[in-house]
Amino acid sequence: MARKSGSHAQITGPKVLKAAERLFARHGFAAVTMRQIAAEVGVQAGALYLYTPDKQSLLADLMITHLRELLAALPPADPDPLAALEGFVRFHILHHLSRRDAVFVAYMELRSLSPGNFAAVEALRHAYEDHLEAILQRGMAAGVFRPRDSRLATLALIAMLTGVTTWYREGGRLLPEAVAEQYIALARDTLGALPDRGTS
Amino acid sequence: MARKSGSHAQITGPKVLKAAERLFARHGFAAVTMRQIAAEVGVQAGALYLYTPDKQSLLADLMITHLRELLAALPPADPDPLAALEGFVRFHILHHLSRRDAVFVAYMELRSLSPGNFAAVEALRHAYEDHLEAILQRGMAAGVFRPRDSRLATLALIAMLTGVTTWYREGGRLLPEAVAEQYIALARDTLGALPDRGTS
DNA sequence: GTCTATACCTAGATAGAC
DNA sequence: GTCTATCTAGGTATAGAC
Repeated sequence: MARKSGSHAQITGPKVLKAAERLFARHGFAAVTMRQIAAEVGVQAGALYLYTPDKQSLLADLMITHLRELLAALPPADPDPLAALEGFVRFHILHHLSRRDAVFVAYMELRSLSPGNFAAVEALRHAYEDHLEAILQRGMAAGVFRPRDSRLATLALIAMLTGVTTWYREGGRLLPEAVAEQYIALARDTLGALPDRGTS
Repeated sequence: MARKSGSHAQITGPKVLKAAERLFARHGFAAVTMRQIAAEVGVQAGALYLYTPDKQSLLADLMITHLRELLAALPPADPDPLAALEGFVRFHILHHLSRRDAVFVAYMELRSLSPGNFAAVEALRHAYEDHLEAILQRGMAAGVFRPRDSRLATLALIAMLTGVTTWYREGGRLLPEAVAEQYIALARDTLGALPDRGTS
């Protein structure tokens, strides 16, 4: 049989990435085959190689693109540490709930990256963590947050927030914005934020 | 050539599980081959099937055994909510630092489980979460912890604590017991624990 | 109890027709 | 740009010698 229809380069390329993201998130990079991705896109396996040199590049592209977008979408930190924390937490939660597949892949498939790609991804993750740590350090210096090991607190907070992806289900009892509010209250207390004791 | 030496069933069995745990933690279940496991143990691939019916059972055995041990080792909850929280956090951190490979596999390879094995593992994880949630609920009822959505707070805390596995390196600046103390302080504050404001 | 040998299958990736 | 067909490598799991 000839090809199903004409040329679709402009449309097929993004579809390949989307399909790979979905499948990698659900089954893991190593467990997904190029044929599965192709089936999801609606082409034959060989055709995928028009859009990626190999499977590894597909993964690296997904992760690096996602992390770049994450960094670019990060809201500028408010001068007020409490407001900055709130802005960061809301952003993190809403982003993680709206881009679940990409987030999941970015966290779970670090070990599937080649060394070179791993280094690139780690640098981007590091930049993201540094953004939050700077907020924490300013808050601690200002006496708004309880003095702490800022690195450990940063990593603890990010782990706490990212955990939302493991339990949140669409259509559950909480809307994303409500989830964000809950995590904002938790984060504020975790840092021992000073004003508003008991009102959050 | 004949076999290298005599019979080693008693020793080879555990070695297979240990090797699988190590390799699954480092590379992921799907990425690890039976030949790799066999090489790590020092036997040929075929010999593994004396100790496991298949690769999937190897994974399920590792996860279920680990989670059973985790539950069995859980310290009984102190009647005092703050002491109970402290005991839980210390236990969780020290356990997660001392059994890193098993913990990592248990968290990362849920999606590699067959449906039946997944259900068994989920039940065990659920029991563990329930243990912490009960502590939180008692503390909230007693007015020691700030009123919260106890389920969300439970999952947030566990995510925060479990995150230690992503950054802790042996030989780093903090000993495990010091890490546990830091997380105890964070957990106490996350729950808005009432006494001792400012002294932790 | 472990080995060697191998059956059988599916993987990633490429070549050439259309 | 996509297909079909195919190469080569390596996967899980089994059979039978020792």
